[in-house]
Amino acid sequence: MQQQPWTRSGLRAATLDTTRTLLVADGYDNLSMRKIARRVGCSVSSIYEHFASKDQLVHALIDEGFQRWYDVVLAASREPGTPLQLLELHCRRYVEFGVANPEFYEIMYLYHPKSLARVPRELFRRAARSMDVLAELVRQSAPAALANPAEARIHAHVVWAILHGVVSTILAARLDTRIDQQAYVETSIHFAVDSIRRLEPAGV
Amino acid sequence: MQQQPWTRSGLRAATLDTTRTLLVADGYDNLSMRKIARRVGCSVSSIYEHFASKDQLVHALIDEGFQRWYDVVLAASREPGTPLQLLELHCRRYVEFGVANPEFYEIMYLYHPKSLARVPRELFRRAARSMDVLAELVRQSAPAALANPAEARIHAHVVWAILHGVVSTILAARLDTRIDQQAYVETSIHFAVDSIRRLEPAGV
Amino acid sequence: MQQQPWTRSGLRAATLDTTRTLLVADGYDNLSMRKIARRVGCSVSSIYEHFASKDQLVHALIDEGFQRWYDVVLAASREPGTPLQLLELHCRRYVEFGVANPEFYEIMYLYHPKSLARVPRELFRRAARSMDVLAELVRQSAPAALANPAEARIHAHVVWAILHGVVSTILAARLDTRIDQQAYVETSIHFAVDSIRRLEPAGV
Amino acid sequence: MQQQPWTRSGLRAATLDTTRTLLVADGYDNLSMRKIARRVGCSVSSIYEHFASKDQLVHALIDEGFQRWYDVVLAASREPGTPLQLLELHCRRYVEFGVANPEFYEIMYLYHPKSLARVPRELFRRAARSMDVLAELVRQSAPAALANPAEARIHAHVVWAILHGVVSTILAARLDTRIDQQAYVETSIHFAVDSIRRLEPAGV
DNA sequence: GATGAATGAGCGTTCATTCAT
DNA sequence: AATGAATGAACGCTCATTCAT
Repeated sequence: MQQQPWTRSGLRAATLDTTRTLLVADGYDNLSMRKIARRVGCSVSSIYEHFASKDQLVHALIDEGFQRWYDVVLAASREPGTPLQLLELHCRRYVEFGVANPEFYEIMYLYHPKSLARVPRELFRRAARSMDVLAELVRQSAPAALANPAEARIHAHVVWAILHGVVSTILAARLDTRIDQQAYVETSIHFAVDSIRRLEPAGV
Repeated sequence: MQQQPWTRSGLRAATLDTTRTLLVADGYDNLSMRKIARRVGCSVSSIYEHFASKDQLVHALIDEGFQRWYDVVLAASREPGTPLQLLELHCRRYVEFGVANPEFYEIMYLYHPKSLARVPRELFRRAARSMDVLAELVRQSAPAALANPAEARIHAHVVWAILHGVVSTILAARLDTRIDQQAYVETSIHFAVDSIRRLEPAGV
Repeated sequence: MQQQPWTRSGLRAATLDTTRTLLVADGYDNLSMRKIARRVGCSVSSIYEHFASKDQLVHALIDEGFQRWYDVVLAASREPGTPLQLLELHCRRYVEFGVANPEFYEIMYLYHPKSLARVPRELFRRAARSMDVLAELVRQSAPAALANPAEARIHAHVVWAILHGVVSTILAARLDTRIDQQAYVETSIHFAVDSIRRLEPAGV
Repeated sequence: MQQQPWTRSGLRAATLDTTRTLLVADGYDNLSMRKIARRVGCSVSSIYEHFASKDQLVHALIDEGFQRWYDVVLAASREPGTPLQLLELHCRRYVEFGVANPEFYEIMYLYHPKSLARVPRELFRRAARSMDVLAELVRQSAPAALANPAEARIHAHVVWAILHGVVSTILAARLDTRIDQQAYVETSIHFAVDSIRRLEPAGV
């Protein structure tokens, strides 16, 4: 059906690529090993050579997603700017990443816990790293107000809730069609950052 | 399996109840007519006596969800208070409703239209009513700043994004365990309401 | 759905009518009690008041078919004309009947014995009556040649084979589209009658 | 149920064989993948390994049937003899084939296109080949009378109607028990051939 | 005479997975 | 490293029929 475009077990990579494509096209529930194999152009069993199960395949994808996101996060955190500016950049990158990688976002953040088999602890640790960066940015943006680490964590999570709400609304195609998506995103980010910024004087 | 706990075709109600339960337990993707029937304690075909298809059964549930939520919305909107106070009440009720009714929330807001079978137009109209109430509350809370209806709509949706982010984070059990859920919810609502409040130049 | 257009259990007749319609529309295999009931506008159980089973319902229809065909046969046999002319008339009426009543023809002559439950002996006796008339016509058309009754029966059956072949080809929509149906029918009938006519001199 | 009598995926062949058997025994309408699998002694899904769907399985059978029949036709057309003798041979072989292969005959000629799933165009082309041979034989048997091709086609189809009527009467077990089947077949063939022979004015 | 509710068997089909080669 | 063949369980759904009312 298809020229095998991989060498030296690039089949593993090809499988991941195809799975990603199918995820965004059909959704997780309609993902099947057969479909993947057909699309990749190999037998189902061949996929099982590289991934012990469908779950493990998806976990590999989730892992890749969190890794990619962490790379974006790190890159953003190294840009020049005040903490508040970096926070804003982080927010913007988050929404961009989610909208640009719906297949990753879906399995990383949107799926029902019961659909995905128990995700290995290790995976979530990698997810937590990115969250820690956000928390640190929030803390730095309003140091006086957020002396209490617990409080800082909460504020970071609220920021994340906004971003997650925005991305998932867009991905689920639930955004009112009369609304301009870009304005919606910008306003949301402004809300988030401004809320943190305004924490400062209150602390004084 | 189970003593038939219904009379006079309370089977319809029993089916809806069981479906709700299974939705929370296993998620929409893992919902099956057979599972429902087994749990209800009747035959599969009996369920088809009351619902023409799995889709129709789920739609009935979605409909009930939006109806219940609209009832809550209406009740809240009739309480005494300034627009800002009502907005805050609305936000609080939203989160409460979502957390208390995960099964409704899941099919109402979490699923991608692709997964759910074509939802009848009428159902979405009912969903839109509740959103309209929120939009109106937002508009009233900052009338000077939100003279432009398009802008008001955006702000309403941003408020909704926050609430949706909060609820879905909680439901997906993705909330950092070190975080106090109640503080998280309160902080989010404060963020949301405060953002609208600060829009009003008159408030300065 | 439908104004009940029957009185005094004209429901029986309505059921038979509807079944006939559905047979021609969807074929025997797609005939279901539910569909019939829905179309008639009554409950499934109501039909079971009048027919003990689906088989019995179909048998009633078969019976009606054979009765109608016998009526046609009798009428034709009373027309004036030579035996050969009457034979030709019989042939023509047969094809007309089959083409005009595909639903009857289908269950009377076309269905696989295993599809229909054991058809009661009595039914077939009625079918045989019509065949007897044809046999008698054949015998009268070539009395000298067909002194042997067994031989006469065979010739009658061959005539019937031609007619049945013609009707079933037409009903199964298997007739080459380039062929004019009327010419096809006329030629066939001519074949059949002529074959019998030519038996005569050979017997001399 | 049964000792697996196949090796190296003779399962495909076994499935086709069993399907043929079941077609004779129960008819097309009562054919089910489950029945086939049970009879073959394998799982249902194993059959789906070899045939993408029930339709495709039946189509494979239809194809085989037309192919076999065409082989018979070709062989017959190469025998020595006058056109009329070849025509008679063709007729005899047709009836023999139909009676000897009821399962093929059923799906090839007895079912209404409505019942059978959309049969691929290619299949029907193969069916047409055999009909063309008959038409040509008819034309050659009475060249003077059948100068007009349209007329020749009609006569060929009438011959076919006779044969089809004979075969389907026998297969449907509708033949009067007092009738000798062989005499019935011979008489029919005589009718058919004689009708064509008599068309030739040169014969007078 | 008529109905609503219920059922068990069956349908075609898809799936993740295993295993011998 | 890769494959073809096989499987059992599950899916959504339809059916003829029964039975209490």
